[in-house]
Amino acid sequence: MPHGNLQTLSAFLSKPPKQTTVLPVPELPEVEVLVRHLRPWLKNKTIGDVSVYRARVLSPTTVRTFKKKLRGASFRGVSRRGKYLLFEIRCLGERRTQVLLGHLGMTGRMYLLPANHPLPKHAAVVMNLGRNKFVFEDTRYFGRLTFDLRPIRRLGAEPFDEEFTPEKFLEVLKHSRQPIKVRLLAQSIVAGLGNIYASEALFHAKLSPRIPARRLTAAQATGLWHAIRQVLSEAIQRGITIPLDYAGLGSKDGLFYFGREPGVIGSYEERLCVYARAGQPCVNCHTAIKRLIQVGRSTFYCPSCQRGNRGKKQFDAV
DNA sequence: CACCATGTTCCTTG
DNA sequence: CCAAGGAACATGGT
Repeated sequence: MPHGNLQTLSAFLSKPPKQTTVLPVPELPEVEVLVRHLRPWLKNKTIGDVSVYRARVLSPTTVRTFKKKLRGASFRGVSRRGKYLLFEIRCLGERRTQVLLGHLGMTGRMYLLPANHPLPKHAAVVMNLGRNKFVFEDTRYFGRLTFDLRPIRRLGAEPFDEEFTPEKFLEVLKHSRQPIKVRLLAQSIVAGLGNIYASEALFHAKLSPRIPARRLTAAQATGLWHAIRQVLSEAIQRGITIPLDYAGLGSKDGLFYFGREPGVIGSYEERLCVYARAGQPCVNCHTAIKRLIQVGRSTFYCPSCQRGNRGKKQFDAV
């Protein structure tokens, strides 16, 4: 494909791509893997003292209510909805369980530490579980740990839900003229895609991120539906094969930290086809990957592989 | 020092 | 009323 190579070459000559490090911002797969790790560790554990270092992450729940509900409570289960973690809690002296909602924001981490281990700089909430403590750390404090469940009511379909069919997907896409990438990020059609997997899914579906959602054909919607599930399930599959590791200790003594991979296997960046690859050759056609800004967010795509509707307007004329 | 990145909510504008 | 766009949030990296 000489045409593609020429483009790649000129792209490199005009502006060498600056390599941005991909931060492990948690999206659905990362949350899913975290939930699977946490579940056995938290199950049936009883909470002792609770420390809140950053009240903002509980909002609108107050520190007072938060502590009152959690002290003496026990974990019954952990699950996920979109990028949210759902901790099923049984409060002291109560028969019914309650849901504590967690969200990692962009920099949130949840893990266990030995009771006497020093806390990280940005520990937001810590629950004492006896010999261990459950830590919610969040550098930017955009995350949440709250009893306010309203956010999950606004979420769109769960990508692996049986109810989420290509037909349903097409139907909801019809309601918007916003670019498809923007709709995927909004969580209201499909829950769990973030900036990375939204770009990746569109690449695998060979769709321009700029196509208005309602202009996707049934075939295109079905292709995207498959791509979304494929991209997410591959990431989950990969995540669960990574051994637990606590950053800084590198041991597997029951502590863990998710988001960092041991160097042995291909890195986080290496498995992504377009995300943060502006200027690099497309894995299919070797055309330089482009970056565009949509609603203030970066979108990465191959201008050659990812086009608009055939016979209609080209959204990415080369 | 100024600016960028990120996910979500809130506010404004059309 | 809704759709769409932009600011705000907090911090660290360039």
